Amino acid sequence: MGKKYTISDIAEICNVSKATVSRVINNKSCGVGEETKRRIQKTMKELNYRPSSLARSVATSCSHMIGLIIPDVSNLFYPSLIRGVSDYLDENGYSLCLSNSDSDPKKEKNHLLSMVDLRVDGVILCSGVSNENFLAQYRKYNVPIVFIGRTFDIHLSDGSITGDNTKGAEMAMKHLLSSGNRRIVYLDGNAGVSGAIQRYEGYRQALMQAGIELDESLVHFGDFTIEFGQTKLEELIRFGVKFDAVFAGSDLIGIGVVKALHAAGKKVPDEIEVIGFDGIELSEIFEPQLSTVRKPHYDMAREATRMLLSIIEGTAGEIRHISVQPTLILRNTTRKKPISN
Amino acid sequence: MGKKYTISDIAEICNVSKATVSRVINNKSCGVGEETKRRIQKTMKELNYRPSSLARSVATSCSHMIGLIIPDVSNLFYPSLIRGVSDYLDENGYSLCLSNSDSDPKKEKNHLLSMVDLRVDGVILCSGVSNENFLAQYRKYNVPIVFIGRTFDIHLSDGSITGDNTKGAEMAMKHLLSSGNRRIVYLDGNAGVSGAIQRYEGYRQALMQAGIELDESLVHFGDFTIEFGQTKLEELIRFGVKFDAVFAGSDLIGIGVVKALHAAGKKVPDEIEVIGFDGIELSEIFEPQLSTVRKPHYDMAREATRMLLSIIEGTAGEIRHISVQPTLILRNTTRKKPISN
DNA sequence: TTGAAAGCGCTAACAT
DNA sequence: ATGTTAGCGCTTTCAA
Repeated sequence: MGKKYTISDIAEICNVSKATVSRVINNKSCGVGEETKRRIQKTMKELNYRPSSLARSVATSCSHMIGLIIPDVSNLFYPSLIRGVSDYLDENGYSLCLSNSDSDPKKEKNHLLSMVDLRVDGVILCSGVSNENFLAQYRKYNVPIVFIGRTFDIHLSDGSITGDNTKGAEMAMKHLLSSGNRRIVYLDGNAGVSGAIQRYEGYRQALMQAGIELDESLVHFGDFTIEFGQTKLEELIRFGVKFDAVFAGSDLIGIGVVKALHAAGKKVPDEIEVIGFDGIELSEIFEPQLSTVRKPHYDMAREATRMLLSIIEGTAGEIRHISVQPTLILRNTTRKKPISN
Repeated sequence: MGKKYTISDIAEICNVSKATVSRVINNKSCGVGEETKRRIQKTMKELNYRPSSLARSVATSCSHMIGLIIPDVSNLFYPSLIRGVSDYLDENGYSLCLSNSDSDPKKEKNHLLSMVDLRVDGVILCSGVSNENFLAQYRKYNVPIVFIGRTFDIHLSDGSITGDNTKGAEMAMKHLLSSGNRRIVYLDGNAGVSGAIQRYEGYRQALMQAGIELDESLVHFGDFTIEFGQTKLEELIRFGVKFDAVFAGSDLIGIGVVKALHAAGKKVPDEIEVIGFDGIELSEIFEPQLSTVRKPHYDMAREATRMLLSIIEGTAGEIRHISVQPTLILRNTTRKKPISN
C-alpha cells in the first residue's frame, strides 16, 4: 500500500508496452484499441497511478510551469494580480511557481535564475528592479518573459503590459485642478521606478497646462507604503507647508495621507482633497473611500499571462507591448461628482 | 547563442565524464581535483549552463518543490500566511507552487492531485474543505501534508497548526461581557468549518459562565467576508433586533459590521462595541482600528513549513499538532483599555 | 493497433 | 580522482 507505481508497472500488469500506456495517458486519438484502452485506464485508476509531470517534462522539455516573480505577496497591491495569473494558468493547465523579490535586484536575479533551473516554460516579472544589463543577459536563457507594470527597453522582454501612468496622473491632476486646487502635493514611491517617473511627467504637464509653476517643495519620493504617505504628510504639516490637495502615486500612500490628515484634524475632502493611484481593493474598503486612478490589475495580469502562453505555444499575434488606459474613480476623498461626459 | 547546454556538453567540452561534472554541480566535497573543478566551473559559467532541476528531480525522486493550497490569494487573510511559507522555503532552497481552491472541494481535490503529479515533496493545505474521505484516500499517495487553520482527524495529516479558536472567542466574549454588554451578536463564516465551530463553542461557554442564556436570534453564519458582516448587520438593524456588541468570527466580517453600524449612524464603540478575529493587517489599517483576537499567521505559516520540511527530511521531532494561543488586541472598536494583569 | 529501442538531463553505485 | 554503467519515469520515432 502506498507504493508508487510507474508507467512500467502499469504496462507490465496490463501486458502491454510502455508506449501503449503512454498513449492512453496522453489519450492520443488514434493508436489504441478500445478494449486495451479501457483495461489500462481501469488499472491506472485502481492503483491510483498518477503519471509524473516531472518525468514527462524532461522527456518533452516542456514543464507546464510558469514562474511569477513579484515584490511581495503580502503587499496589498499584488494579490489580485497573482489571482489573475493563477486563474488564467489554471484554465490552461499550467502550474504556478511564485516567489518574492522584495524589490531587491539580487533576490530578483536569483529567483529569475531559479526559474530557469526549474525549466519553467515562461516567467512573468512584476515591477522588476533588475538592471537592464542583467535582463539582457537573461534573454540568453531563452525563457519567454513578460513584464507587468514596469517599462523596460522593449527588447528585454517578449511582451509587457503597463498602465498609462502619465495619462492617469494627468487625469487625477486635472480633476484636482478643476476644482480649484492650486497647491497640490505630489507623493510617490521610488523615484527611479518607471511608474513614478511617468506619473511625475503627468503631474508636471497638468500643472504646466494650468499655468502653475511647479513647486519642488510639494513633491516627494519615498516608497509605496502607508507609512511613507503618513509620515511625509505629517512632516509637511509640521513644517507648515501650505497645500490644498494631494495626489499620491499609490493608494497605500494615499491612505497614509488621509490618516495623517485625520490625525491633524483636517477634514477630507472638505479642506483637503486626495486622490490615490492603482485602485486596489483597500481603496474601496477604507473609510473614507479613496478617490483613485484605477488600473484593472486582475485583467492586466490575465492578459499578460495570455500573452506569455501564446508566445510559448507559438500562437502569438502581434501587439505585445500594451499600455492600458486607467480610469478616474471619484469617491469620498474628493468633493466633486464625476464630470458628466 | 541561446543553445541549451546539458551536462553531456559540459563533460565533452571539458574532456571529463558526466559523473565528474555532476560532482562539481553538487559540489561533492571529495572526489574532484582542484584543477578539474575550476575548469568545469569556468566553462559552466561561460556557457551560462544551468543544471535542470527537473532532471535532477526525476533522478533523485525529490523535487524540492512544495505545494501550497489556499482558498484565495486575493482574500486579505492569506497573503501574510503565504509569505511565511514562501520565506521559510526560500531560506531552505525549496520552490513554491501555489494554487487557489476557492474553498471548493472539487477544485481542492484537483489541485491536491496536481501536486502529486508535480511530485512536490510535500503540501501545505490551508483551511481545507475536502471531505475526510478524500483526505484519507490522499494519504495513499504518500505525499507529506500539513494543515494550517483547520482541524481534521489527526491521522489525515502529518502535522497541523491552528489557533485556539475556542479560547480566542472566550477571550473576546469575556472582554465584551466585562464591559457590561449582555446582548452580543455573533457572526461567523461557514458554519461547518472547524474554526467557526470552535468559536461558537467559546461564545456559548462565555455566555454560560456569565449566566446569560444564548439567544439564537443573535447568532448567524455566512461567509468570511466584509459583505456578509455588512449585510447581515444591516438586516439585524432593519429587523429591530436589539444588541449592544458584536463578536465577529473574522476581521473581514468585523469590518463589514463597523461599516453597517456607521451607515446606520451608530457610534462605534460608544454605542456598540465590536471585536473581530484573526488580526489581519487590514484590522489595523482600517479606521477605526478594529479590536481583534490575533493569531500570528506569518509565524504559524513558517512553523507549518518547518514541520513539513522536517518531516520530508526525516528530522521530525514529536509534537506535530499544534494549537497556538491567540491574543486579544484592544483597539478602537472597544471602549476599555486592556485589563491589567 | 501495438512494441522495441533510443533518448530527455541528470544521479549514483561500482570500478579503476 | 575519474570513468562506466545503469537507472529515474516518461515520450517518441520507427517498425512490425
